[in-house]
Amino acid sequence: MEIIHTDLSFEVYKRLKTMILANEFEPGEKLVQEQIAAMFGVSRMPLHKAFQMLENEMLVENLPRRGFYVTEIDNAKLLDAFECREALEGIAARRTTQVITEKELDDLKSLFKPFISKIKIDIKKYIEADQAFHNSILQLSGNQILQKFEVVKNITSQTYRGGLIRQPEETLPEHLAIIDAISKGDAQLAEQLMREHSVKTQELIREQINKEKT
Amino acid sequence: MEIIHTDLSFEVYKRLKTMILANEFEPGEKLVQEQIAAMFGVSRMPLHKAFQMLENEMLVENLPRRGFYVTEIDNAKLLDAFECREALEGIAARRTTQVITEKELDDLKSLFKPFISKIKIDIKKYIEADQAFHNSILQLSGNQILQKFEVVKNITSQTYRGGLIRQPEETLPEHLAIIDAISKGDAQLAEQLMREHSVKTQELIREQINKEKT
DNA sequence: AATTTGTCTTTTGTATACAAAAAACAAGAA
DNA sequence: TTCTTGTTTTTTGTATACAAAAGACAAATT
Repeated sequence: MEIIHTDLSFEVYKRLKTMILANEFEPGEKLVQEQIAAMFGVSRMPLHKAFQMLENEMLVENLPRRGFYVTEIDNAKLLDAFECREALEGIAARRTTQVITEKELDDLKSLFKPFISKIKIDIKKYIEADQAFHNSILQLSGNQILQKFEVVKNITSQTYRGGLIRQPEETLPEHLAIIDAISKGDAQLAEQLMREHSVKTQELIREQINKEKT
Repeated sequence: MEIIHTDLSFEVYKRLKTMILANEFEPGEKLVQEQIAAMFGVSRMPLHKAFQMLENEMLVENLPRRGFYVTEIDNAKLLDAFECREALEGIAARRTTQVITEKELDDLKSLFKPFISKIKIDIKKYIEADQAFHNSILQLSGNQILQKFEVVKNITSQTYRGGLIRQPEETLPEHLAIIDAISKGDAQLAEQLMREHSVKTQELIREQINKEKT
């Protein structure tokens, strides 16, 4: 019965991360250390540590001697992150195919079961399943270094704010096809399908960006 | 004429990184904050910040309340890093092909010019060119997020310690083929060749690992 | 001799203080 | 009115102090 105790700095990090991802700060907003520290009732040391963790995840940026700012995500950075995600999720799918257990495969399959053959899909729940699916692939791959790329997830998750970029009618079959390739043990196909899945999202984002420009 | 001034913590980070990459600490060695701080004549705050930067790059690990340790890189982690590198350098090569200028292309080509048609290649210089090539592709791609993945470089560079895994006679033609694909503007081919280049290295590392096991 | 408990020392996490740099504001000059 | 200079205030970077936790060592128990 182990007692779990975390550092104060980690608690601060989690709180700030939640607030940032919930848009409680404006993009580009300056996070004044003294103010945030006073707000949380802590000294600047654990806060500074938390800021560094968030900086590592690209949720904040540090300008030396000028402070920390909430990261502004422009379209270029968003596309960069999706491009990286395409590559990394591709190899994650490939590796997962090679190492997955029966149990893990069943869990993966169950993620989208509630949505199959449904006339109307609950978008909120589908988003959860979508995220759980992508997170699972990364975890199941067992690649230790991949776990470092929280930054890619942070940036690409910004796109959920406006709801889904592509509708479940479009992405669900793709998810299922990826799972099918994994089920068949076809690592190359799993990688290819996972990447195509990401490429289509990128293309749609690019279209939306071009539309906003005109 | 801008005056460049960096924080003390950044200087500490650079020094420690150099020392770690030069093997001045043992893998798994504990880096006692009070001792290192005294050694550098600084207080623990900038040192702690430097440690966090190094932790982000996976050069050190932090066990909460127990201190920082030099990262031990086992074979699994090494292969994980190469796998990620394969994916990321693949898309970097693809993007670079799409955005590279004539000037940049010439610079890239000049990297390996000193080694073409040479009977005997200076290994030390070839390693430098090899590293410069891979770094250039990442930089030239312009992908902002890719610049965050110093961690992959840190871990895979460990393999240079025993000299080159694969000899120039083998890798030079591969490098040149990648540059040729970039020159021709064939992004898909550039990505494919770059990935195959990495896959071959991974396979050789796996063989060496299996040999050590017997 | 091996294990457990208690005590002391060292290290880490956090708070506070101080110095340096940046930002904001006011006053003076053009 | 705008720009420049000087002063004050605020913020950030770093050093120091203190508390909590971990590690090392010694003594007691089995």
